[in-house]
Amino acid sequence: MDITEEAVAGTATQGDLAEVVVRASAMAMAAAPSHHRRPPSPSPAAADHSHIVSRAAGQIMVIPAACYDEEQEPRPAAACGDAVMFDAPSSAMVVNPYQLSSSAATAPPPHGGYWPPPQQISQHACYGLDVAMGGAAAADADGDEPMMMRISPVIPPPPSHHQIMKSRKNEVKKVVCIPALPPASSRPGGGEVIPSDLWAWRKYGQKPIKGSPYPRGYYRCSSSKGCMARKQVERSRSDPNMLVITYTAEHNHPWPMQRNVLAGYSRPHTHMSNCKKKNCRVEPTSSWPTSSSSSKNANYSEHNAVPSSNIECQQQMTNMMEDNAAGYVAYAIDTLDEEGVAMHQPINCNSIQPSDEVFAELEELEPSNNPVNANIYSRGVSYEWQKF
DNA sequence: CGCATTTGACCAGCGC
DNA sequence: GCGCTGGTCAAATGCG
Repeated sequence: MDITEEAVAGTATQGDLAEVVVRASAMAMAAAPSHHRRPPSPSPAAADHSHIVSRAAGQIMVIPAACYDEEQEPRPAAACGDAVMFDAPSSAMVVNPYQLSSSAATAPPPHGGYWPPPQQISQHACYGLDVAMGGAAAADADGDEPMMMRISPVIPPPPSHHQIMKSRKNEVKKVVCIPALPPASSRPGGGEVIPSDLWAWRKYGQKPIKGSPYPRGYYRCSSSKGCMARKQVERSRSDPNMLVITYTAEHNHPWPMQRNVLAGYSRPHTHMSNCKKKNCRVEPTSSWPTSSSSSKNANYSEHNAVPSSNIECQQQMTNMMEDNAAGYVAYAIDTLDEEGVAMHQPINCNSIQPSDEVFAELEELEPSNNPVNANIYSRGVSYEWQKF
């Protein structure tokens, strides 16, 4: 049984999603004809990406970015033989009114959700943060509204715990796979380093995942009270070099652009600019399975960076990011159009690059003494967007 | 003191 | 109904 069959036949639980995504991405990349591949470029705009989009309920389709031409003309997914479809455990949909040409592009933020201004959208989107909720709502009951315009349900008032649990099944998720530093076991302290996405995340839990040697960290947005945005961070069980971040729900507040907001959006970041302690970290960390599980020992010092024994791996990671721009974005939706084909066409966020100011902020917050982090935090990561 | 992470407990969904 | 699993809560603890 090859990977495709295995993935399709397997019942993808959420715990499997990470692996499915990684595998799918890898397969799609490998399957892409070489002439479709663009040469590595320091510019995110020229980076190669894989798009993982769903085509049917409960499935994820991986479409190499190469399946789209340079003008980003939508090409029927079926026309691309490189597409690989997998079972998907959850539904996901991404909407960005600012990048839609329809009248809805000027629509107000979805149900109290927040759409940042266009310039922020690029950064916002490229970091993979626009997540709409309500997979069930993703299907227009009347069928007279473009699916890509299905937007999030009301955020406030906060649902009860029961409601949260109940709606979890219908929750729309977005999965982003990014290269990660070597597994914690290879570093002293075992802390995880995940790239910043400029939102403030507070870790509220960590669970070992069945079948995975790596635990899953649970984060919620701490920028604003009542913000339902959450993310889950875990390493791919099959490729520890890949970090799988699953975003759930959406932010209901502006993107924290003010310096004072950024300065306080998480402790590790504040450490970065003035790190004097041995425990300073670059990002909220998780204590992946190591000999120690205490917070004291789980801390990982950015200043220690990666041990010299991992320099090779650093270089590998850097190369990987340069080649792939670290961007694999998975979307899934629950429903199909009339012909049973999910509508999707690419939105190229590369056309709206994050401003230099943003990068300046990032680089100031995330010193580039670590070349890997420098790439992750600033230029190295870019995502193209799928519009359904 | 405020805010962060850690971690065990708890709860709901799901499969058998 | 029971057990497993994933997701969340909240107390304990650490750090600036």
